[in-house]
Amino acid sequence: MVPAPHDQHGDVRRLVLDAAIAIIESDGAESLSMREVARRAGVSHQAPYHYFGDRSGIFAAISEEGFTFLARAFRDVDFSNTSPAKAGFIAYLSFARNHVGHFRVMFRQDICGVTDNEGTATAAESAFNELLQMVARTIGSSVDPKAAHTFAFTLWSQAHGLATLVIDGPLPQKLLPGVSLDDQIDAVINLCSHMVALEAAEMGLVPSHS
Amino acid sequence: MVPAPHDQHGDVRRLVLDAAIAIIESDGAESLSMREVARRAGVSHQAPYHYFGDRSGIFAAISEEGFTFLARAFRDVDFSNTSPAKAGFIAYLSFARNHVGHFRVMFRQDICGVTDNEGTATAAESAFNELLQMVARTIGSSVDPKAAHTFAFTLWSQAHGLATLVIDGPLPQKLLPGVSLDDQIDAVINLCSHMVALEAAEMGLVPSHS
DNA sequence: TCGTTGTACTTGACATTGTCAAGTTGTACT
DNA sequence: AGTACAACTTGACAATGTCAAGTACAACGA
Repeated sequence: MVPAPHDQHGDVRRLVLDAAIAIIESDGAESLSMREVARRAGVSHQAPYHYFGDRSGIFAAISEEGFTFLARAFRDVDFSNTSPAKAGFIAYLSFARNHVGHFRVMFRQDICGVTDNEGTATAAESAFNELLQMVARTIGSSVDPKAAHTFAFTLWSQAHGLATLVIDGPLPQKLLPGVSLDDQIDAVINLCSHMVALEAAEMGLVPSHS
Repeated sequence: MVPAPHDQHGDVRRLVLDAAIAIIESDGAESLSMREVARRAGVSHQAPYHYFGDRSGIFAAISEEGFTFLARAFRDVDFSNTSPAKAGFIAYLSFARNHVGHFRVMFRQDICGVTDNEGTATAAESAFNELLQMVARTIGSSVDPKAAHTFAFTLWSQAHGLATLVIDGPLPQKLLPGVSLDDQIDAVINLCSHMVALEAAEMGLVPSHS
């Protein structure tokens, strides 16, 4: 094949990345093959290597982008209408469901070590910091960092568990008849948020209640 | 190679399965290669195919075993010392951490459809039923099934999210200095259990409290 | 005892994969 | 004009998943 004249000013990197994300979204991360990515991006089988080094490099890049998106999603949450916790759950779930390709990769350090890639690490760091800020909104910023961390891990676990069970897990197949997936997700989020609110209230940290 | 006389009465299937689990445990599911499995089990590269059909067949078998173990772990929980919810969290986490190889596969229907394999489906079903029983212990069995289901999904999400973040996720790298992973897991479990207890109490379903 | 059938494997072959090595093309700067 | 470098390319190779076709042995009916 003749080396194609740069598709719109050489954003081959972007083409490759999008092809990879699309494959992961439809077939899962395991079935991502470098050659298929190249084929879909319309480049030679070695072009992806030029930009990403190897297979795990492409995962790291997707992961980095995912954490960047997630941090922004957290930052852009509108807290005016709901509790911070509920808003956070909704943001996490909609991020996961709208960026399945990214989500499937971000939390898998078996295939792309967060530690390996510097950019990925800092992106993950900033997403985690946004999470901590959200926690501060929920339980106040005066509690000691240990408790805040535990609270953050807990919220994260709740949201993350729900998201993974929905996306890759068997949850959609365990629905009661007559209950849609969206309804069920909403119900779980409401219950989680309510439990968090009860906890925060008991900690005496909710101004509108004491 | 001469066809070896049956290693102790031909449990080659077991050898293959254990080799596969060991590989998944140490290197993750993606890096499981049928030929490496065969090599470790000391059989030809086609023997695994005889028992499991193909790569996803081996994942399905591991998944089935995992759900069977999980159901048993739920069934064997000792509820005498702690709340049902906390006991359940502890059981789930210790199952996940003690059977990483199984856990990494069970909830990934992208690599082994729970629906594809009949045995896997029924094993998963029975584990889910045990979970529902645990829910009944927590919030009583008189609430309507819809609410019970939502409660089950919520507990499952909490436990599952924590487990995945611990095993494959970046949680262990986000620990505060001076806090061990085990301590942090305990703290999250305690917080979750407490929140669940508050919720149950508010629902007016805890006898020892009203 | 002989043939058949079935299971539990085996070796052989092939297309596809990840990745190394070595071009080739164009652009930028000296 | 010459040099350097980025952005690709084609070519090769070992390893992989899987199909196809054996081979050994045990069980069973004639």
